[in-house]
Amino acid sequence: METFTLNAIRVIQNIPPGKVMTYGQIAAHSGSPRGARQVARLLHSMSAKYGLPWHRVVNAAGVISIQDKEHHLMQKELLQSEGVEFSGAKIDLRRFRFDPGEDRI
DNA sequence: CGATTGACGCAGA
DNA sequence: ATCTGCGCCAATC
Repeated sequence: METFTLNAIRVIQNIPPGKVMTYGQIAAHSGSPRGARQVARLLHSMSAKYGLPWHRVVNAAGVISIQDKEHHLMQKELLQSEGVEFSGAKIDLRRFRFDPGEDRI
């Protein structure tokens, strides 16, 4: 069995530009439907190390969950540069959420 | 090996 | 619609 972390890393790397995934989605696709917090811990610990597109990960409300103001702003800028639109502080997940395999709906 | 961490999710008020 | 509190669970310390 591959670790949840490595699995989550793969899922995150599969998020295409201009789309976002929630922590819960990533956890579900990594084998732990309730493991959203593990995704959070993972990104907090090694987002930069693994070269992950960490900016494409937001919470279930479509809001950037980072507390660090600098990183929070950075994520918003990166997403906007990829074409993601913000409705105030929120992203319209109905339009920008990415679901592997659900793309033909 | 036990406790802590953690950028969450959701039900209830 | 907003706010509060509790539960989750693997990796790290």
